[in-house]
Amino acid sequence: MEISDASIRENVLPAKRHLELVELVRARGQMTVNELSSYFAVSGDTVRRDLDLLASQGLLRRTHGGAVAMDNLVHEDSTFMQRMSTRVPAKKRIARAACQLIRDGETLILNGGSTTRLFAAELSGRRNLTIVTNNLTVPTTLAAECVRDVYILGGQYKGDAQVTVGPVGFVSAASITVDSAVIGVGGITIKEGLTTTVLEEACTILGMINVARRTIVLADASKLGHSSFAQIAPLERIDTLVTDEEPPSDLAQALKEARVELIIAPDE
Amino acid sequence: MEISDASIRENVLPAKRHLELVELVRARGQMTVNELSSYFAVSGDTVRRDLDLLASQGLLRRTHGGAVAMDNLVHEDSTFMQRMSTRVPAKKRIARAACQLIRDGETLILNGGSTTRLFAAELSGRRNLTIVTNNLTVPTTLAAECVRDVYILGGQYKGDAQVTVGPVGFVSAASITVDSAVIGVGGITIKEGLTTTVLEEACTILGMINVARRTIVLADASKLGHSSFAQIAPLERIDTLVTDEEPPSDLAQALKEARVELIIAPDE
DNA sequence: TACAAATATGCAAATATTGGCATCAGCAGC
DNA sequence: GCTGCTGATGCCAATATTTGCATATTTGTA
Repeated sequence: MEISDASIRENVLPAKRHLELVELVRARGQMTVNELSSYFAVSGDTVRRDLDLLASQGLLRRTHGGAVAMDNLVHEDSTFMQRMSTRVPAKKRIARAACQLIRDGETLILNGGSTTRLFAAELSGRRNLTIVTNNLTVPTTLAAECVRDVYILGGQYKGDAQVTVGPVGFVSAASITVDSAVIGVGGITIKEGLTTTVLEEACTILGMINVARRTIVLADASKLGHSSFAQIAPLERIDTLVTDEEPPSDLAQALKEARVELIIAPDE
Repeated sequence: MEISDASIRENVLPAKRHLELVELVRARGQMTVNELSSYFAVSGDTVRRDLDLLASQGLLRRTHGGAVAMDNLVHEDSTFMQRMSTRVPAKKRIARAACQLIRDGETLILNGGSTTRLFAAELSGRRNLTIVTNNLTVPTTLAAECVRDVYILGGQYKGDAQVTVGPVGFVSAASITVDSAVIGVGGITIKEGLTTTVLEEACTILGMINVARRTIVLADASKLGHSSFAQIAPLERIDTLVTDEEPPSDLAQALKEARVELIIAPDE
C-alpha cells in the first residue's frame, strides 16, 4: 500500500470516516477494501459496510474489491469519449440548429469537442465550405461533397481527444481569417465565461475566436452554469450560443447583457 | 489520462481497469491484447474477458488480437487502401529493417505513405520517440508506449492519402530539426531522383528532408527505376535507402556515387 | 493448404462478499 | 448501581467473483 499520508487514522467517528473515505476514493480514483481497512484501522467488514452505504448515496461506485470514484461516469472532467457518448440526442439537435446558421461557401474553423464533431457531420447539406480544424476526426466525418478544402492546424497531438494544440493564427504559414468559429466548450458561467478542461486547448480555442468574424458556441444544457479548469474567453466574445434548454435566469440575463444571440434547439 | 506514459498500472480494481481500458482504446483508436495485458499487468485471458464484456456493452469493438474504438470509422478510401494492400510483405520487411536504424529517444519525421505507416507500426519496440508527421493515420497507428510526443504538421488535408501538405519548417510556430526523416516515395530514378505523385506532397517531403540530419528513404523494388510526376530531391539527398531487392545495376552504381547507404531487407 | 497466433472453455486457487451472530461502548430509565 | 436498549464493530462460514493456467478450437496469414 502506498498512501502518501502513511499515518494511520484511528478512533475516527463513523461519519468523519465516511467523509474522508469519499475524499480518498475521489483523490486516488480507486481504493481497495484492504487499503481502507488498514488506513482507518477497522476491519474489512466495516469498510465494506461503509462503501455500500456511500454507494447507495451515490457518492462513489462500489466494485468487487473496493470502490472507484464517481467522476468517471458523471463528473464533467470525464474523458473525451465519455463526453462523446453522453447527451447525444441533445447534441445532435444543437448541431442541426447551429447548421442553420451556416451559408454555402463560408469558411469555418472548428475545435475538437464532441458537439462540434456532430456539427461537422450535419454539414452535409451545405456546399463549397472551407473548413479549418484541430480535430483529426473531422476530415473523415465531413461529407466529401460539402467541402471545398479542409485544413488541419498543426501542433502537438493530444491522444485523448484526438486534437492538436498549438497556435492558430496561420495555416501553411499564411495568416487566415474565417467567417465563423464553431466552438464546443466544457462549461459556461457568468464569472469564468467559456471554459474547457485542458489548458493548451483553451489557448487554441481563443486563437480560433480571434481569427473569426463570428463566434458560435455549442453547449448542451449540462454545460450551462458549470465551469471547467481553463478559461477561454468572457461571454462578450460569443456572438451566438446554441443550446438545448433555457439557461438559468441569472446566466440568461448575463448573456443578454453580453449581447449574445441565444438559440434554443427545437425538440423536433 | 497520460497516454504517453508507458508505466505499468498494477493492482487496479477490475471496474477501474475497465474504465481506463475503454479510455485507452478510444484514445489510441486501437489496442492489442498484449499491449493491454502488459500495461495492466494481468494475463491476456483477463484482458480478453474485459474486452468481451465491454464490447457487449457497446463501449468498443472487439477484433482479433485486440479492440478498436467504436467510432473509429476507418475511412475506406479505394485508391489509398489499394496501394496500402499491395506488396505488403515486402513493405513490412522494409519497415522492420528501417526500424533497426532508429535508436531510443530519437526525433523522427514521417511522411504519408503506405510503407511509412507500416514503419510506424513497427516502432513499438522503441521508447521515448518524438514523432512529427503529416500523416493523420500515424498517431493511431503508433504504439502508446514508444512515443513521448507526437506532433502533426498543419496544412491542407488531402483526403485520398489522409495527409496534410504545407510547409514543414515549424511546428507550433517553433522551428524544428529532427534526427531522421523517414520518407516513403513514389519512385526513384537516376535522372529525376526521388519522385511522388502529388506536387504539393513533393514540397512537403523536401521540407522534411531539409529539417532532418539524416534521410532514410523506404521504397520497395517496384519503385526502383520508376519515376512519378513531381520531383522531390536528387539522390544525393538520401543518406540511407531501405528496399527489398537489389536495384538495377545502373541505379545501384548511381546510388553508390551519391554515397547512399543501401540496405536490402532480409527475407527472414 | 499449413502454421502460428489468438481465442474459447473448463477448472482450480485466491480473494471478496454476504448474512448471521457475538461483543462492546454509550445511554436512558429504574 | 444496575438493567436493557441501540448502534457500531469484529468474527465466522458459506457463497460468489476474479484470475491464471491448460487444453482444444478458431482465425489470419504466408
